[in-house]
Amino acid sequence: MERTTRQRQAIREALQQADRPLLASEVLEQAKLAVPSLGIATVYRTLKTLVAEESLKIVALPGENPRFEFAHGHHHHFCCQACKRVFDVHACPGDLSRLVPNGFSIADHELTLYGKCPDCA
Amino acid sequence: MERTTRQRQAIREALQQADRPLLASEVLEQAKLAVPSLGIATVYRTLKTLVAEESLKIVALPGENPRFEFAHGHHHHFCCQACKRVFDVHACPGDLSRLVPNGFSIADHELTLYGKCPDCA
DNA sequence: CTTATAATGATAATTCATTATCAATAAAAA
DNA sequence: TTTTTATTGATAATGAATTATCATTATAAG
Repeated sequence: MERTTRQRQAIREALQQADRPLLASEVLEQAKLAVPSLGIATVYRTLKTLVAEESLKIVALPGENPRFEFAHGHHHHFCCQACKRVFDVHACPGDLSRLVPNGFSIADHELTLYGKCPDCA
Repeated sequence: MERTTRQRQAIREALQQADRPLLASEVLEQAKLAVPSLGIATVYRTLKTLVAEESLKIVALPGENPRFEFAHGHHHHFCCQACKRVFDVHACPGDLSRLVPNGFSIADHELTLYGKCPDCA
């Protein structure tokens, strides 16, 4: 009912070694380095399973396809406007309740920073 | 080459009176109150024109269809987890350069707050 | 090793928002 | 009012990501 395959290992490792959220296409590209025959269907199947078991989180940036990363603590994202890669940002602006009018209660927030990454600066 | 129609007026007014970003479907729904025969094709056509002339801005929240609002100054958004409506937040956390490692430069940011709006609290 | 069957991969099918089509309608110039 | 043609609306078509299909392959139990 659940077998360990080279494909699944390659997909897991692609995500773990990236340490940034990856598009399905990026996962395919990376994992293909280990298993060249890998197909996109298997990538989607595996991502779906990992999301269902809550091992992966979906990072959905405005206007872009979903990215995937292994779940870890609260953090934000930096999107490089040049290379379009998305990096994790482990700092957080903290309490933002001061920003909203009375009557609104804040349960969570998402922050996306845009600019140039070190490689593209 | 450019005619004033009841449909376009209704679409503009729906967006102006909402004072929050609306989905294409919400624009249709609202504008239909003024012009019941209004079709979705006209909504998309008009939105496209208004975006092209930079009267409207697209608000793209993670994992959701684009919303539209008349362009105005830098601001953020609050998404009610209950009613799913999106509200404008006119305050801003300000400089966030302290959040990123050296080498990253921030040009812009987007912040989305999640919680309950006054109607749903 | 053999067997049962879960998993794979090529690709067809699906989904769904958005766009194109085109006959009918209506704005605004004459 | 009449005429010209931009606009509309019903709906067919499109596009792109994701999912289903199914014959083939390969894991791992026996």
